[in-house]
Amino acid sequence: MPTIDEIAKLSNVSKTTVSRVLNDHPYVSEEKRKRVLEVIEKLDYIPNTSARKLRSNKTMFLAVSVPHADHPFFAQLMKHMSAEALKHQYKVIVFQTFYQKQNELKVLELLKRKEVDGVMLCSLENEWENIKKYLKYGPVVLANEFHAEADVPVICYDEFEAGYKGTELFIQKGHHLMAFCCDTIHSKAQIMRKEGFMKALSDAGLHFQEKWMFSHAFTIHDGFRIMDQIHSMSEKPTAIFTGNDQVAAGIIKRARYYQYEVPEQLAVLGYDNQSICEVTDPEITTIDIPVEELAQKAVCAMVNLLNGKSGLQRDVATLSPTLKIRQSV
Amino acid sequence: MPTIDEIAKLSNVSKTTVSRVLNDHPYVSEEKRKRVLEVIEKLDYIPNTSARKLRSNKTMFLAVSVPHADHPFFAQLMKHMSAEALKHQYKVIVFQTFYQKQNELKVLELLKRKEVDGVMLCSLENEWENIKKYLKYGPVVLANEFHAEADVPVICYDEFEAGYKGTELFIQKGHHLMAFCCDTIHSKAQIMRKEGFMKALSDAGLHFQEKWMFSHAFTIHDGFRIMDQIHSMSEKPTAIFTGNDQVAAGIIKRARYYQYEVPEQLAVLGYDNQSICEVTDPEITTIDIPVEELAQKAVCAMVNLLNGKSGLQRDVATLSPTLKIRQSV
DNA sequence: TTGAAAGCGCTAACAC
DNA sequence: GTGTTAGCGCTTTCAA
Repeated sequence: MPTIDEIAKLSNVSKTTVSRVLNDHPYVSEEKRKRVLEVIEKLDYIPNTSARKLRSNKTMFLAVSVPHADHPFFAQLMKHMSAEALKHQYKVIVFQTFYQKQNELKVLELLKRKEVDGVMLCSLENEWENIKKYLKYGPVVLANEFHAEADVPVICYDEFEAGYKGTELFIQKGHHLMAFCCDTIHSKAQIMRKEGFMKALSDAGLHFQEKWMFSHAFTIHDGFRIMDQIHSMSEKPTAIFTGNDQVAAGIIKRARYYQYEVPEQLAVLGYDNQSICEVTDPEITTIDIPVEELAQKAVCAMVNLLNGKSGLQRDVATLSPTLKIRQSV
Repeated sequence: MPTIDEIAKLSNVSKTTVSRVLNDHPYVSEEKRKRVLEVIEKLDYIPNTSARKLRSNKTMFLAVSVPHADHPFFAQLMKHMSAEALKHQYKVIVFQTFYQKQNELKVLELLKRKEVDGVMLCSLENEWENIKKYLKYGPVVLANEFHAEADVPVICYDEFEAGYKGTELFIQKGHHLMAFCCDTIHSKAQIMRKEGFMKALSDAGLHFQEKWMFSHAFTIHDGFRIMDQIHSMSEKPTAIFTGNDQVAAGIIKRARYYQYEVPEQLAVLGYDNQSICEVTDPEITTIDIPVEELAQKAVCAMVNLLNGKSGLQRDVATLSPTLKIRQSV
């Protein structure tokens, strides 16, 4: 591979001049510029990125951490973040936490090592206290997940509203025995969603039974498991807020297997509005959330931080979820 | 951020010694090693990765190109590749082609710029001729996709066998009017799959009708579209090889809507064995492919190439698909 | 408008 | 065992 020195030598100029041409700086005579460009073309020269990075102290890389890259919601988030980042010349590194605290800290280590310019956390495994320590090494943005004290940009959904709206729909349809699923119990986003759920219940004079709280609900198989549990209960809920379309699909499938009428005997509300909602029978009524917008806002917040257009400080952007009515509620 | 110089100064040694400690080289007295480690600990020092990269001419990054990061199959592939790469100290950069030739070339440019050490192509948009030009800049591995002339490691499924086995199953069940879906027509993997399909037909003395060939089949919505087309035909197939579980799910859903009995009037075979197969009604009979094994083999092939344990040459590893019988065939 | 030279932070010959 | 020194390839003062 040719270096800038060779280009300089062959075009009879200094490497400063070559660098100027490369970076579109002014003050290069047309003649030299042309000569340099010709040599570059001829030698098929491309500047070495590692050298540029060392020199500029910028990597143009962003790390994105998600629990699993193949969970439909996170896969979608990755897709849009990666595409948006590229528009701003940033490349995205996937990091999976697999729900392990320690893996999340490894992502943050990348910041310290200057392997990436910023980190976007799409889930949260550690106490904020432990994450905070890394803020001095570079910007962090919270996307999808929420935290009450995080002194960084937070781009999230109005989980309270989602919880409230969904539950309201159940109530409208005459339900008053409601179950609730969450993925990880310590997620602040989940907690707010549950608060919305609880508020809707209490506003309607209903109250919640703790035995109908199901955790670790991520996948279709979790949906199967939860429905098995419900089926074995002596007192059963008639509506379930799943927090995730995969779980909803699993519950519906298994409920039909057990001969439940859905939504009459068991109403099931999804979350995310993934395309799977359209293939189950009945189709899944769900909560549509603006994933693409979330991804774009999060990346833009990060880019602004990196360009010094904004300082690292708390800044919560809340996106609105909307109900998508189909058949399962 | 402290640099190696500061560590050297504060521990009263040369930076060479610090570097030796950092890289676990021998020939450092226990006493100095201890002193250096203490200073490192105290200053919370971490070596700057950009500098190391420039010096070593290695980035420890791998680029993975997929059409879309949120297609379930590719998301799964990403997940496993990323996890496997990490075991070997490599980080993965996601690159989406969105089925554009030019985006695929951008991934290969990364190799030229020394932004990544290797590129793993999981789909193929360009003629091999155009990709070949980049091989001189670094190793390329083909995973999931196949190419007859590619002079690089190719890790793929036996698509011919998958096509043959699936079609054989249809025939066993008494079908002789068969349709076939593919995603992109120019994919060699798809072509081999179709060859297996055709061979099974001809071995049974059947023959294929071109009007039952459907292309651009990726998603649930494509499944809807294809089923609409089938429904509007005067002569209809009784079995369809979809090449993808999402498409199968869409077809089944829409077929039920049109009151077809599945599999009696229309047998539907999926591909990939994703969890969506278990929530449709009927459940999807599909072809199970070893995604995780594919991902691991591909990454290992790449790592061997990078470690000089093997040279860049044609080396085809073919993994076997197996039928997963459920209800839709 | 141009170029010489310094230096980003690190590793590895080489000499002692 | 240890340190001096020369770069890796680039950008950016600074002086001309």
